[in-house]
Order: sequence, then C-alpha cells, then structure tokens
Amino acid sequence: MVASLHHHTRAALLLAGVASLGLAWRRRASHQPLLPRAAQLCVWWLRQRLLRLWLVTHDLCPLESVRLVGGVDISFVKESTTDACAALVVVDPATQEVVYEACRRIVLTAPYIPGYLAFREVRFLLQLVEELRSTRPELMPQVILSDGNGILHPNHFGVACHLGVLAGIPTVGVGKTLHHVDGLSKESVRRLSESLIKAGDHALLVGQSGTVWGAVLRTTSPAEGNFKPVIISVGHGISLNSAISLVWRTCKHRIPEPVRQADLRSREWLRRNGSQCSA
DNA sequence: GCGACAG
DNA sequence: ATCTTGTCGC
Repeated sequence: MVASLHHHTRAALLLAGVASLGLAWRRRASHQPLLPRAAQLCVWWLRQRLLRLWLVTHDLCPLESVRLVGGVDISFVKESTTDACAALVVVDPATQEVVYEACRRIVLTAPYIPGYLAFREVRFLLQLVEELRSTRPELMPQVILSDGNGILHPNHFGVACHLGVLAGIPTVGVGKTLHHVDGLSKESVRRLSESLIKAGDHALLVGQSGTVWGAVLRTTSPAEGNFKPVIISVGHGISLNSAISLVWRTCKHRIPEPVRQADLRSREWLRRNGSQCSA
C-alpha cells in the first residue's frame, strides 16, 4: 500500500538496468559501438549495489592472525591510458620484506570514470590474486591493501570493496587523495590534519550525514615537514580500526609498503620491458 | 550552466 | 594515472 519513493526508485533503476542489459546484448551481437555512457553507468551502478550485499565491514579474522599483507597497484605506459602493468606483492610486516611479486602487462578497456574505477582495473587485480592462490597458496596474504578507496565511495563500494568481495579476501582501501563524498572535501582533510600531531595519529572522516567513511592517517613524522595524510577506508572483511592499525604497521614511508612496492615494481617492470607489446 | 571528481 | 625542474635534506 504505502509504496515509498524508495521502492519506486529501486523499481525504476532495476528496469533501467535490465533495459540497458538488453541494449548491450544487441550491440555486442552486431558489432556496434559500446553501450551509451549513461546506460553503462547505470549497469555498473546496479552491479555495485548487488555486490554490496556480500560486503562485510567487520573483522573476518583477528588482526593478530595477519602474517602476510598484500598490495596491488597499476602503472601506465607513458603516453597511454590503456597500456599498463598490474602488480601484486606480498610483504611480511614483521620484516617489511617482499616475499612475493608478480607483474603482468595489461591493456585496459574501460575508461576512468570517478566512482567506477573498479570496472577499469579490478579484473586484472583479480587475475593476479587467483594466480597467487593457485601457484603459491602458502604465500596468500590475510589482507590486501589496494590503491583507491573502499566504502569511502559515492555508492559505498569502491575498488577495494570490489576486489575484496570478488576475491573473497579481506581488503583495505588506501587513497592518496580524497574522493569527495557526503560533504567531505579538501578542506575537511586540511582541518582534520591539524589534529594529527605525530606519525601514527589518525582522525575519522565523518560526513555531513554523520556517516563514518574512513580515516586520515599521518604516516610521516613532523621532522619531515609538510605532510599529506593517507586516506583509509574499509574494503572488505575488516573493521576500520583494524584497517588503520594494519596500515600503520606497514608504513615505512608515506605509502604503506605493500602498495608502495607494487607501485615501484610495476614501474620498474615497464622500464625493463620497454613499452612494447609482450602479452 | 559551471566546477568538482579515487586512479 | 602521467607530464615535468628544481630544490631541500640526509
């Protein structure tokens, strides 16, 4: 009886999603260009809502049982927005040593659209995780740090959540800049940063709605001068407090070691292997 | 209409 | 993400 706006909205979105799926099918079959941008975004939006049903935002396993931490990143060939190298590294937080490394040449197909980063990158990250799971299961990390955000996202489902849910492994979103959401802005980060006195200090990112989206963490000491905090949010299967604690534990530099090493090594790989094609 | 907008 | 010069400091 009381058909809320919510229900109408959901029904409309569902219809739009189904409609665009049908459209995608026809175009694909007839070698037409891709789905219209608006329709594609709608499909992706729905996919985020669906996958979110599997999202877990508390600890699936105690922090004390984390023995290995993974990190993923993608680096691009100079002039290109499609040719890149995806990397997955595993670090032993006790020694900060890299115990596993895998780089893979990739060709991205989807464009970068704020809010939909996962649809551009996550399939390649998943391949690397599955490869590790099947070839060196003993080196599977208990948590993976991902560049880009987790629930700090307009649809509460950033690339870190996406990777975590699809790979079935806890993840943490580690961002270098803020994704503006719920009134949070550069100014919010600047204000919160004033309360971060020493390395290891953090402050919660609370939006206008009162939602806790994540936290800013100072990872460099006052002696190093000006600083930009790292932005942390829950990816999957881990609580915010555990995520902050874990990231801080792996911070030898501003960027936590697993992500930093994935970044360094994917770039190094591109340098060594030229920018030529070598699937 | 204009600017903002993870990587 | 990537394009870039210099610069401050260990």
